[in-house]
Amino acid sequence: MKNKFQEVLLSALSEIGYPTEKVIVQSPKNPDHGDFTTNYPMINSKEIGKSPMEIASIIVDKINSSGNELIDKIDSIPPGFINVKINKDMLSNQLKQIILSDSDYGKNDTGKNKSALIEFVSANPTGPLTVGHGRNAILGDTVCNILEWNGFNINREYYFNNAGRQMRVLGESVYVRYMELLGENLEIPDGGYEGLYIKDIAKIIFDTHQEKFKGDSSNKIFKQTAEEYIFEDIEKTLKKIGLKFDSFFNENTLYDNNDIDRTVNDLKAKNLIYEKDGATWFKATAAGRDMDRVIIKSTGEPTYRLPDIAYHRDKFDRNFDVIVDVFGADHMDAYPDVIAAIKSLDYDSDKIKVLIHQFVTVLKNGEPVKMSTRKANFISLDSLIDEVGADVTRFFFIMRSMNTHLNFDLDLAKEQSDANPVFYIQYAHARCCNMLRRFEGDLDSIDESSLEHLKLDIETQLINKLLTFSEVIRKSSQTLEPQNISNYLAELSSSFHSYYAKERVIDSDNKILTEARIYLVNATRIVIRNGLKVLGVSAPEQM
RNA sequence: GCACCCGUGGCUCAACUGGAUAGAGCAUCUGACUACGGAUCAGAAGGUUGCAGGUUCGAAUCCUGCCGGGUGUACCA
Repeated sequence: MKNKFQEVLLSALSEIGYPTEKVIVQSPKNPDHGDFTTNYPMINSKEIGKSPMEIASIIVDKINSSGNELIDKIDSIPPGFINVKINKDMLSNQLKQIILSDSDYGKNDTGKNKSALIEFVSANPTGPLTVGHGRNAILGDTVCNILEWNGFNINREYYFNNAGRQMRVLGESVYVRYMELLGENLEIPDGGYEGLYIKDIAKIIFDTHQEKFKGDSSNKIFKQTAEEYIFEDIEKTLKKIGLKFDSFFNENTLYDNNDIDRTVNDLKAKNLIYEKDGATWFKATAAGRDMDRVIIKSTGEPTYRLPDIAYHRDKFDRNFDVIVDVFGADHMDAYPDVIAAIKSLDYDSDKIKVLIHQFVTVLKNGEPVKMSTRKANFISLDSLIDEVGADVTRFFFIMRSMNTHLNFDLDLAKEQSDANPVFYIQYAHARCCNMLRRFEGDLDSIDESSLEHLKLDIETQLINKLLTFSEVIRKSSQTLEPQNISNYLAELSSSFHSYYAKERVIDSDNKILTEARIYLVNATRIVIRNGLKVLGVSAPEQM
């Protein structure tokens, strides 16, 4: 609908001879300002060389004189807005699109034949996922859903490293617990892992092998068993929130297929590598960064930046059109170096979108809990899901902008769950379903001409809201900010609840009005359900 | 010190990416079901958007400088 008005506006502009580059049409938050509004006169005033109000009235006159059936009323308002009311019949007619498209309503094909790789979670298998990982996981997954609704082919990828120092320490920690089971008390190594799950892993090894590995602290069985056990645990948790990865990328493969060496050589060929103090440096300053970085230590071991560069290169070589990285704020400093390197290697770094989310501060008894996987004082994502449920968990993490430092009060989480907006939205959906159940006619045979009875302001506002859904989806594919969708759904639900309380829908004395309104309710149901689907939240028919 | 993020009613957060009277939810107060589910609705109260300048028709949003909080700033990942 907005597009249609935009077309009318554009053709009017070109007839007058005004520039058509800067045209913004918005849905005003204040319904008194009409169905759509544009600030065109103000932002183009300088270029045209006339006052905004002058421009506005010229445009309004032009559109009025062309007598378009789409427009009911168009006005110029100081300091230079143009407000439009759409013909109500045209508006209510659009509901048909929603009903017809049904579960596809809101989808578009801007990403058709394009593929996107989204890397997220990427936690190394050193322990269960924390609440912090949860934010990353749900943000990433929702971004995937959004892109899918915009027609992209999505690959969800989990990158991990099972070779580093952390993993070695993990294995050693398991060994200590294993020895404990054999009656020997050893010290947990410096920086070792203290979580209870380490004991579980040790128990598994003990149960199957008894004392076979006594004294054999470096045996790879400790690390390997731990990795398998932890990954199983992680996948179980991810499954609980409905998340499934398409691929797991092991950092090791970059070494096995020589991508690491190849990357160093190619950077060298670009004259971006030099040796200093026995280490190998990447000349990041040449790419606009403020300092050079070591990529191979004097010990011969690469720093994490090198495999990261090689990994991103691999992503490009797999020919994705869009590459999204979802990182916590701790990667703030690292990724620009990676992008600088990628750019230097002649890849189109604009394809990469990096989403940085701030950390989650967990409050327990009003005190922040300092989370550390090693120290095992983290709050696991798994226990959070068990406590508040998958829907609330998902919704909670995307309803806020990723830029906020999220405070998660554990004690409040449970209490608040009754007042959580997710229930508000789900209830609106359940309400729609309930009304459709109560409706005694046949949904499919509603005469669409009855829609012209939807004349109340509150109805056109609801219809307008429903029709902006596809636009919300489209826009979120650009911003990659899922909270736009949850905000939208909360607003839509509010409009609906309000309508419900004010107007009787099912009225046996007025069959035709009932049909029109039930049609509207059905459309509302579809939009809410689709919106929740994008967020990965269930849309119950009863609660 | 430097880089990035944040600062919005008592609390947790929005604000269509520069638009019109800064909006919700919790908490507080007042109302609303013998008709579609009260997990709801209608209303009240609560604000100098951290502070000070600047940019322009217009700023919570952009720029500069302070103040306060977070994260990072390794030949750790």
